[in-house]
Amino acid sequence: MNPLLYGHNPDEQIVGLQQNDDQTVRLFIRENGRLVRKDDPFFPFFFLSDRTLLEGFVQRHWIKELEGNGFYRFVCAFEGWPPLWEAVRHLLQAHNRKTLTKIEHYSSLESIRLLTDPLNQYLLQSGRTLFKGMRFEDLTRLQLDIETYTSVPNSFSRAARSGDRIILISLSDSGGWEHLIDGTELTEAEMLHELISIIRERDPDVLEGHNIYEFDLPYILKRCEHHGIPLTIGRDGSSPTAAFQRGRPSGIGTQGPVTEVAGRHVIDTYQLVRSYDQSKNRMERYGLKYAARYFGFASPERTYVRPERISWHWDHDREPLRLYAMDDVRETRALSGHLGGTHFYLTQMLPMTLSGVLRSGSAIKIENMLLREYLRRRYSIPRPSTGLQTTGGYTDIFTVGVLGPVLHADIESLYPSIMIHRSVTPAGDHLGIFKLLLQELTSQRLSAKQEMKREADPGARSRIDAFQSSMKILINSFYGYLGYARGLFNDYAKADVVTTEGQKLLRLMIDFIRKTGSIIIEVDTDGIFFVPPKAVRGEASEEEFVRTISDHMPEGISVALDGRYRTMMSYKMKNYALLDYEGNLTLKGSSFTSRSIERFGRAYIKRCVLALLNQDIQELHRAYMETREEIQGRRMDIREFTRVEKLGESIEEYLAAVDAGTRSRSAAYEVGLRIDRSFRKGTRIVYYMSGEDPTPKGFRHARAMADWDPHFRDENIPYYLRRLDEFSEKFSPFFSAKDFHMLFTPDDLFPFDPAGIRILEPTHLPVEEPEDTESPRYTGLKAEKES
DNA sequence: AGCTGTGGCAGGGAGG
DNA sequence: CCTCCCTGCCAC
Repeated sequence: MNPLLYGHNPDEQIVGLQQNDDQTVRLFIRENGRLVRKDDPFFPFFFLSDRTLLEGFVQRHWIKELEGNGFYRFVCAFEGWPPLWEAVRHLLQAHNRKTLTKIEHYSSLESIRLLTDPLNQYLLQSGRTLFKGMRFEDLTRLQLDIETYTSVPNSFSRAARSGDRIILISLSDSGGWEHLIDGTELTEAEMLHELISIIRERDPDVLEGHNIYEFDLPYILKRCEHHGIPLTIGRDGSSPTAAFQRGRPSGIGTQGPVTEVAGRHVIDTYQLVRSYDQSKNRMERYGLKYAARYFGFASPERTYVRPERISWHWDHDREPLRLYAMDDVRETRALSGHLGGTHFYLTQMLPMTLSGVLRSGSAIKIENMLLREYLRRRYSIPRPSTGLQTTGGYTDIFTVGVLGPVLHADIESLYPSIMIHRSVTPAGDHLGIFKLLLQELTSQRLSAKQEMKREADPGARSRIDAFQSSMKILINSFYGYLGYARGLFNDYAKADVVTTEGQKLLRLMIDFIRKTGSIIIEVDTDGIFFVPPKAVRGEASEEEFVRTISDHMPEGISVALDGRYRTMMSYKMKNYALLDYEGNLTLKGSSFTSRSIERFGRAYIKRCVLALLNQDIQELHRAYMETREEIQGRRMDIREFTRVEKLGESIEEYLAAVDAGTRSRSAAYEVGLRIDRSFRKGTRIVYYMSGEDPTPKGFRHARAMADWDPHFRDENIPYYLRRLDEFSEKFSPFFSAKDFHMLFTPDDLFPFDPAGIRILEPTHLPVEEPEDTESPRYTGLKAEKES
């Protein structure tokens, strides 16, 4: 094991951590199947740029001057958190700041680098990592789900409402054990006591549940409070505590407090699912039932009970409810088993807890690895630089139309390859850790992939796959870290070096492919879609052709065949459709797949694209006519019309921006204001357009889906017909004006006749000469990034 | 307070 | 009508 990744003490299998007090941390270590406890001294610390700032401050603390010439040249260690906060207050005065309202604000002082999460800080300084040498299966994971009863018909159950209570608690664990605590024979207080004793007895390392952060644990906590029962499920017998949720401000994370249980890890599979989908954006919802079906875990015999029917079932027919509750935990177990592996294996090498790994982004992970090594070598660290990144990937489109056969060739691991082969490393990284890490992770990933090829056992294969894909996530984030404004080791100039080198390589590849007589369709960052020359047909020949391309690339850069397609529809940059040889359709780009397109629009576009790729003219017109009639006849479900938008700003920010005139009113926020004036950042708003104006002012005519009344339908038919025409407009580049009009206009006296309607030949767009590369092109005013 | 990057398209509001 | 500006979402 490389200490750079795994820290010291190679044999230690730590499965849990708990902060005892301000000065010690307790470790839970697996030794020959037994759980051993060990207490370790703990010194809270921060980095400081100038030690004179602490002069005159009398408290027992250690200031160590670090080697090197970075900005944070001192590390100050304290006997506990109170003296650390004392020192922070002292520094605050040195900066002439008086307000002490929010301690976290202090981390923004430029002279001090503060890390506020105690357990992660402990891992950073100790060089320890969790779960070392373990397999994901070695953890004991306990799944938990509660069903609750509401005294108010057709409403959600609330823990605080009298009469509402827990009626079932279903439990399972990763070993296959299953159990139901049934409220039929037990009072709620007895149920809670049984839950506590079961958790203590089975002593799981991980507590799992779907939406457990937002619902199950808070609800259980509330009910425990009500009965005066301490929820002593921590490994030290303590109750859960609230920690702060880390997440992106744009709202992938909820902002509420997260529950932490001493010595264990609490994992919300809802978060697992959401973070899985974040890079893919394939899922419609993140609910348990949908996710289970999406991943293929839902058993065909699974019992479904609609949430609003739970209380009815409890009163009249309990057996389905019991089955339903057990199916819930089984699906939760399947989800976490499937998605938890990558995070588990990352935790083995990062100085972070499992929930820390889950909650943080990849830049933080890279920074923590760098920090740990700098701390271990007693070397000072730089401060984030301010500046401007000016370049990104090269994107261009050369051909619009329907054509094939099409190949997609891409440069493998473009940015990591450039960073390794051209030794692009941040200027502040005097010790060269960035490159060492990148190389180590890359070589571990490659050997894992080799091992996977040899492995026959499916269980072992998926384990290795989880391991190598967690490496991939980290490796691909190294480039992003260079341009990360808050990164201690960021370097905008080097980020530009990576992207401009990437652009050069892509142009080199374009030139070569063009010279072979191929038709280049579109390129994006590291890949090219093209029609190969006539002589290249069939998979073997295509593979060979791509090998030739790869051979013509510089040392260390290799090109692979990423996909082969029967037909491609090229529409705009980053917007295209592919039909493979099995008949599978892939739609890419915000013009076709965006969530901001109503569901009926997405279905319509998909149907039309498929018809176009299959050259089915009649079907194109049929799709138009049928959709049109369904809208006009008010036969569509309201969900076909709703738009879901995520609110990126809080209510205060939005209103302030509107007042200041820097942003205009928008439908989603106005609907949000109407239904709930206290919406949080990241809230999803579901709304539709009402009225009869084909061009309504969205912010005035938008209505929340919750206000929809199926008996008095008021969806704006002229507006949605206009939307239909806007979607149809996407197909205009592929037809003559006359043909297009015939296709996407309702039949008049004469029936529609597909004969004579032709898909246009592809259009080859003029190749733009590269502009003067000496002077970088600025596309407007771009603010300098500051930490 | 919490946060990987740039590039491109769509849609809506505001103002000409 | 158009253009400008913005936000949201998507590709990589």
